[in-house]
Amino acid sequence: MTTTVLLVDDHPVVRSGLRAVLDTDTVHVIGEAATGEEAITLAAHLHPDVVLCDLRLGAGIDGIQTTAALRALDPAPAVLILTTFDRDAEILGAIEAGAAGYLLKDVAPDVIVEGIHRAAGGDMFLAPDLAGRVLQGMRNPLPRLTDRELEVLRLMSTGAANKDIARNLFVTEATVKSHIAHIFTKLGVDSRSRAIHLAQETGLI
Amino acid sequence: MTTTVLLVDDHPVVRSGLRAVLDTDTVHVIGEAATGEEAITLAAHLHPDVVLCDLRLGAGIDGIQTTAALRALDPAPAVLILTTFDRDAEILGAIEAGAAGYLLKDVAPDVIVEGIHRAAGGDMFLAPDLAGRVLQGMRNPLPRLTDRELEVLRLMSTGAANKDIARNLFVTEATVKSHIAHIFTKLGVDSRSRAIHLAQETGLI
DNA sequence: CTGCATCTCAACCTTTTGGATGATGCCGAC
DNA sequence: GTCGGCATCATCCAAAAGGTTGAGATGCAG
Repeated sequence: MTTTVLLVDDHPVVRSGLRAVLDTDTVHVIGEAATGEEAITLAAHLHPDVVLCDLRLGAGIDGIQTTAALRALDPAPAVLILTTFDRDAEILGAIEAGAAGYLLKDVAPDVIVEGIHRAAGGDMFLAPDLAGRVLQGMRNPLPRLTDRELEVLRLMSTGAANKDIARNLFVTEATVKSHIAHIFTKLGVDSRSRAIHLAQETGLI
Repeated sequence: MTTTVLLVDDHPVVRSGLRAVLDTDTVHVIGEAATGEEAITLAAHLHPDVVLCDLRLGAGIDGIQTTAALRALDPAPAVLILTTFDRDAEILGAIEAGAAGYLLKDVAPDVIVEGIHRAAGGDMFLAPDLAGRVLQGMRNPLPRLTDRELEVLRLMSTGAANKDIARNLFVTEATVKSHIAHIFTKLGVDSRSRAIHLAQETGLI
């Protein structure tokens, strides 16, 4: 029995590659989308068994939002994330959004095929080298930053000084320092550069 | 007349996609390599007209080093960089290393084909949206950091404090501060976070 | 030989950052 | 209605970072 697949990637070349590699007797590519929005429309019409989705989709909604929207369809396709990046927050985010699996783009084609079948069958499928990291990440979850704190963290990561951040958010420097103190405690660091580094490593920003 | 091409990319899927998209009556893909080392060996034997090369090649040498090595061959193939990233320092670096062009992976397939023919003909070929940036970058060249300064900058960007950097490099904190002061003047910034941000944006690190 | 760049270090001073503690007002959950 | 989380602000203090100046050692290129 063949599994129907919808490809979602903003790079035409990658879509062609996936189509060439996947379209076999057990997998049938029934559509391609370049954006998340397009993917949702197409999935609603084509009812693929599996959607193979990149996380980075250029402009527009990202892969995680796309995943959530796809999973809200009826019938909902299984969503398999295929991406170049392996940042913790994104993997966890994708899984929270209902993804059935997460693969890195440097895997061999047959691993992707296997993942597609597993996902179609209702299984979870994580690239082996990611599985451990994900469990680790679930045991040591990144502390939840509030929206405001994230905003401050993002400004901080552009090199803004407390004064700049304060001006930008229309608050006093004291407030900024208060937010930053909270961020540091939650992240377990004691300097802005470490916070920035950690946030970038884990995909927090 | 058909142009012969060697593909270099660490992702099997992308190689398949490129092959599917490029292999036409005017372009003939005569080989694929997953690493820079492999690319150099293959190019030396196959004598392709053009090498289409990703910048990020996983482990091993990167695209810029590969380009330099390829251009040292006799006969030297034209090297066309095809990558996802558009960081200034890398574009300039690739061109310095002798690349005939620089394309972003999200372009349409026929642009790639056009680029290949132009490169084979000895032309330079830059994605239109990059051309302006490159000229800009040549007019405002990033100041040259010394090796030591780069080393300090890299450590700084991991969140290391001056003390940590000093320990790591076996020098005193005074020396580190001296290097950092130089880095700041050269980059035109006045805080480590701004330096880090700038360095990351321009691909300096 | 003599600049020139680089790396190294030091002392001095100012500004920024970070830590501790606490207060206020708001809102939503129980 | 009260409790807890959040955002706001404040003060005080200590540590880190940044700016300035200068200086010794090295090594290379003209």
